[in-house]
Amino acid sequence: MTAENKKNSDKHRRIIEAAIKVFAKNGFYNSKVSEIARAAQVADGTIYLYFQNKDDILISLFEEVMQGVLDRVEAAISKETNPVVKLERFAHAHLSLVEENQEVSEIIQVEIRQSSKFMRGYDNVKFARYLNIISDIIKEGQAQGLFNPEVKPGIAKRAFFGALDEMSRYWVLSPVKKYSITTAAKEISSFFLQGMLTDRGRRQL
Amino acid sequence: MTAENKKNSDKHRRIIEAAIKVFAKNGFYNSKVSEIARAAQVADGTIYLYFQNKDDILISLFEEVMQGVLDRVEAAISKETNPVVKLERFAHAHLSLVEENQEVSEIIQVEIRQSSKFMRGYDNVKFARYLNIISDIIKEGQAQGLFNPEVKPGIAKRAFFGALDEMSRYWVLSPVKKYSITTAAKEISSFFLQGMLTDRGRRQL
Amino acid sequence: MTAENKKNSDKHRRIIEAAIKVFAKNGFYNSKVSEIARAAQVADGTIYLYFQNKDDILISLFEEVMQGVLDRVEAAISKETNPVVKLERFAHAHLSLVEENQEVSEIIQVEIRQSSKFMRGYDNVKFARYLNIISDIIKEGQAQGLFNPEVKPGIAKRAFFGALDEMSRYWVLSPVKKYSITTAAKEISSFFLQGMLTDRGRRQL
Amino acid sequence: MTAENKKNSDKHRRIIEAAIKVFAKNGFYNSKVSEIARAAQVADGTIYLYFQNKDDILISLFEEVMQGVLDRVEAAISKETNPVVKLERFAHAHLSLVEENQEVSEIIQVEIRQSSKFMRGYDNVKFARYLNIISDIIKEGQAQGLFNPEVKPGIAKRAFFGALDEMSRYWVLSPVKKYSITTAAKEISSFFLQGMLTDRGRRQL
DNA sequence: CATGAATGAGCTTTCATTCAT
DNA sequence: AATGAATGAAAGCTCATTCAT
Repeated sequence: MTAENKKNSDKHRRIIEAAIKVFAKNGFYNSKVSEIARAAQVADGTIYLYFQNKDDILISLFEEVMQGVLDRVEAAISKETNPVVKLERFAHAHLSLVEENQEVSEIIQVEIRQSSKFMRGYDNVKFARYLNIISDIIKEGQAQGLFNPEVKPGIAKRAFFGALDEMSRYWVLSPVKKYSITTAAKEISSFFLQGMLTDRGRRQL
Repeated sequence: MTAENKKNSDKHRRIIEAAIKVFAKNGFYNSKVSEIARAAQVADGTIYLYFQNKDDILISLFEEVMQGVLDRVEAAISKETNPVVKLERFAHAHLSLVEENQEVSEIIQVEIRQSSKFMRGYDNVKFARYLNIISDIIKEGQAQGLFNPEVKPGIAKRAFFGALDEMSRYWVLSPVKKYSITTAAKEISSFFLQGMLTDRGRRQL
Repeated sequence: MTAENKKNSDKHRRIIEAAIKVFAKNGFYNSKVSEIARAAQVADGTIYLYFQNKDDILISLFEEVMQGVLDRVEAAISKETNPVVKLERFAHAHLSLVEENQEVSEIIQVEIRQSSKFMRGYDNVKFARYLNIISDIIKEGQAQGLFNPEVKPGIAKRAFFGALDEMSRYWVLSPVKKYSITTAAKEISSFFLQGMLTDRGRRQL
Repeated sequence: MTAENKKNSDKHRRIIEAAIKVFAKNGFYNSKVSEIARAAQVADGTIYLYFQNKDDILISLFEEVMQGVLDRVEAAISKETNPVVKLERFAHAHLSLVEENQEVSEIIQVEIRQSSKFMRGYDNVKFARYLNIISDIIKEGQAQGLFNPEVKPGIAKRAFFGALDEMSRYWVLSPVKKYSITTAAKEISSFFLQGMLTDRGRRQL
C-alpha cells in the first residue's frame, strides 16, 4: 500500500513537475500533452491514469503549488507576532518563492488570470486563502491599534498582493534583476505600512 | 482612396471590436477566427485582408486599446500639476476605465501576461509607457521634495500598477462590487502616498 | 443558388457514395473517416462540412438508401392491383436491389441491427414504412378475401421481410449464387402464399 | 489438474457471462475489455489468460451460445417424428430461447451479421448446423411426401430462419410484446406450412 | 495463475489559413 | 476587396494489450 502509493505519487509528481516546465516554457495552450509525457518520461496514456485531462493537470498543478506557497508563507509569519514585521515577512517570503522557482511563478502569473476563463466553476479556494493571510495581518494590526482602522482590509489585501505580483512579473520576465529581493520586499511593504500605520504604529517602528 | 480607406478602417474597426468581445468572452485560445468574423459580420477570409493572422488581431487590438487607455489617463492628469493629485487621478482614471469597459479590462488582464511570453518579438512599448507615466509622477514629486527621495520609482511604478490591476481583476470577476471606484482609488493611492510622502509633502495635504 | 446546391450535393453525394464503399468493406467501426475522405477525394475536414460526425454519415447514408429502396419498391408494386402478384413483385424488387447493389445491402444487413445500439433515439421511420408496405398488401388481400383473415399482418410482415433479408444475407456473403433472383423471389413468396405442404400433407393436419 | 481446470473454467465462464451482458448492452465495438473484466470480477490481464484477444471473446461466446441453442432445439425436436410438428417445435424452441435470454439474442442478432465482416476466416460452423436442422426437417418431409418436392430446402431453411429471426429482433427491441411466443411460433410455421391463401385465393392462382 | 499499471498506436475532430470565384 | 468552401496538419484522448511483480 505504501509502496504502491509511493509508486503512484512518483509518477504523479514527475508529471506535475514536467508540466511545470512545459507550461512555463510554452504556456498552457501551446503545450502538448505528449511533450509533458516525454518530459516526465512516461507514455502519453499514463498521464490519463493520473489526471482526467489536460485542464486537470493545470488545476492539480495549481493546487499543489498554491499549497506549497501557503505552507511556506504561513511558516514564515507564524513565529512572528508583530503585524508590521509579519507584513514584511510576507512580502519577503512571496518574492523569495518567486525567485527560487521562476517556472512556477510564470505559470501562476499567466494562469491565475486565465483561471476565470477555462476554470469556470473552479473555485480558487487556495488563492482566496492566500489573500486572507494578508487581510488577517491587517485586521490584527488594526486590533492592536497599529494600523489605521479606516483601512479596508478587503482592498488592502488585493493591493498588497497586486503590488508584489506585478513586481514578480517584472522579475520573471526581465533577465536582469535591477533590485534585490530584500530591497523590493522592504520597499513594497514600506509603501503599505507607511500608508496604513497610525501614529502609535509609527512610533513603534 | 479616401473612400476606400474609410471602408477599410470600417472593417478593421469592426473586426477589432468583434475580437474584443470574443476574446473577452472566451479568451484568446478558445476564440475562433470564424466567431470573430461572424461577430464583425465579415467573411472569414476578410479577416486576413486586414490582419496577418490570429496573433496579429490580438496585437493590433492590444495596441489600440492601450493607446486609448494612455490617451485617457494622460488627459486626466495633464490638467493637474500637483504630483499627489496626479497619482490620485491616475488611480481613478484607471479604475474608471475598468468599470466602463470590462471587456477591455479582461483582455488587458490576461493578455498583458501572455503577450510578453508568447508573442515573441512583440515589444510591449505601450504598456511600458503606461508604467512610466507613474514613475514620471513619482520623480516629479521627488524633484519637488514632496516624495521621499529614497523611493525607487522603478519599484513604485510596478507596485502601484499592480495594486490597481489586482483590484480590477477582482472587480471584473466578482459580479457584486463591494467598494466604489472612488473609494478604491482613494484607498490605493493613499497607501502609496502615505508611504512615499515626506514630512513636507504630508504637511501640504 | 442552384449552382451552389449542385456543388454542395456533389460533395455530399461523393462522400455518401464513398462511405457506402468503405463501410461495406470494413464495417462501420473499422472504417476510418480519413479513408472515406480519400475515397471521396475530399479533405478530411470537408467531411465535417457536410456531416456532423462519423455517426451522422451512417445515418444519412441509411436514410438516403432506404428512401431509394422505398421509391423503387413502391414503383414496382404500384402498377399492380392483385395482392398476390404484389407480394411476388415486392420479393423480386427487394432481391433485385440486393443483387444490383451488394454494398448497400451489406450495410443495411449489419447496420439495421446495430441501429438500436448506436443510433439510440434514432427512430427508424423509413424502415417501418418499408415493413408496412408488406402489411398493407396483406390487409388488402384479406379485404379481398384472398388471404386468410386470421393471419396477423404485424407478424407476417416481419416474417416475410426476415425471409427475404436472410436470403439476401446469404447472397451477399456467398460468392457463388446457387439460385437466381427470380427463383428465390418466387420460392419465398410461394412459401408465404401457398405453404410447403402437399395435398397429402394438408389432409394429415 | 481437475481442480485447476475447474478453476479455469470458472473464470472462463464468468468472463463469457460478463461479456454477454456487456456486449448486449453496448455492442461489441463500444464494449471495453476492462468493463468485461470488471463485470467478471477479474483483472484486465486475466482475460488474456483465457482468450487471445477481444475478438476471441466474441467468437468463444458465440460458439458457446450457439452450442446451447443447438442442444436445446435438437432436444425439442428429437422426440418428434412428424416433420410438420418438428417445424412447429423448432419455431417455438427458437422463440422461447429468445424470450428467456434476451441478452444472448441481441448478440446473435448483431454479431451473426458482423461475423462475416470482422471475423474474417471464422467459419460459422455452428450456425450452418443450426440452419441445416431446418433443411433436414424439410427433406424429411419431402421424403415422406408431406412437403412439396419442388421446395428448395436451401432456400426454405434460410427463409424460415430469417422469419423467426426478424420476429425476434422486433421482440428484443420493442419493450411491449403484442404477440405471445406461442402465437408467433404457430403463425410463422403456419405461413411456411400452409401459406396465407384462402381456398378462393388458391383457386384464383 | 493473477494482477493492474503502463504502454503507445491510432483515431476523430477542430480550426487557422488559403484561394478560386 | 470580399467571400466562404475547402484544406490538412495537429492534438487530445482511448483502450487493447503487455509484462513486471
